[in-house]
Amino acid sequence: MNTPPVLFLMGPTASGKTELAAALFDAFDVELVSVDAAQVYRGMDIGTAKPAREFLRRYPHHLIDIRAPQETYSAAEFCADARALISQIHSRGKLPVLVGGTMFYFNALENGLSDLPPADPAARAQITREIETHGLAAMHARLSRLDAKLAAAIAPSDAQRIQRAMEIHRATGSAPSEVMAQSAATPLPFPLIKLGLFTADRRLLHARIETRFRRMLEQGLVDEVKTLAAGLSDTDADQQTAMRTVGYRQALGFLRGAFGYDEMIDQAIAATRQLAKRQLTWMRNQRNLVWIDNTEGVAVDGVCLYLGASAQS
RNA sequence: GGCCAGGUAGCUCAGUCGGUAGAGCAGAGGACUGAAAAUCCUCGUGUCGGCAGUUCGAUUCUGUCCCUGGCCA
Repeated sequence: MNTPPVLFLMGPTASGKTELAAALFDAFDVELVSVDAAQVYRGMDIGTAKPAREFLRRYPHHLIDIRAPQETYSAAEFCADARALISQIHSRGKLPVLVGGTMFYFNALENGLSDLPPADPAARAQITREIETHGLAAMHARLSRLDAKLAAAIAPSDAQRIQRAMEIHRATGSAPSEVMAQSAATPLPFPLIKLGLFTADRRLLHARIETRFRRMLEQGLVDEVKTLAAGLSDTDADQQTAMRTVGYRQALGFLRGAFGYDEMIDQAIAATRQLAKRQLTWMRNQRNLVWIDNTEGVAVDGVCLYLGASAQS
């Protein structure tokens, strides 16, 4: 009669999520599901801080290495995949632990997404061309005429959201906000336990980010990106999502001569800090998030005690 | 040691024909419905190198000292 729970384990990049997930795997009967938009890509290992192969053999994660770098993945695909996995894991009598740092995926999974048309590369290319000829302001003005409500919520400078709104309109023939209103999102029908890793002093996280990026360079990040770029056309590299990833984008810029080595390092570290900040903004908006300070390492015993207690009740 | 160019926000620099100053980057906060490690919004007081002089008033002009870089010895 009790609906089985789902555990969310979230945290900014470099906050120690993987270690805690492993500890939970050892302590409880769980399966791990990665919530990471970058680790879905095969061949993107060093720069995404993907756990090593041996580690993954011992601590298997669903939804890692499920896409080629030329391919796209999306929040909607993640929701479908994750919901299917949660059912399977529950049917095996285990606790699904969703661990990662892609907060938009967590949010989409918890609250659901409206039934909207998927991305359409041809439509996007067409809209991009129209923006290039007529300008972004004109496109935003056009959206205002089609959907005043949505246009008011999108900054006139936000090309990506304007494009998505126009894409929905082209596919449905209706105002996007109407389509959303008519297909209400369905929240995840399980009780959630939400753990959030953080460091009380942000400077510590910044230091960890810098150390980790320099270690990625030692491990051969630039070569990894060189190999990836060799397998992609320039169009792919510029337009597909994989190469927009923090670290990869800067390394690619370095390989193309856009800036020097030291500048790449500074930019990549800064981009990682900015990513962590955005992740923390999402986390502050979470309801019922249990914050776990990882300043001196995670108090794993305490977390297990807490989880044991909440499993009882 | 001499000459030249600099010393202005955490960094790179602009500027003030004398009325105490502003960009980019960094940083902080925020938004977020199929690209989300994406995309976008908001936020700028700092002995204008130190001291002295001129002036109603100096970051700005003058002198001097200190520091940095370059050239010459």
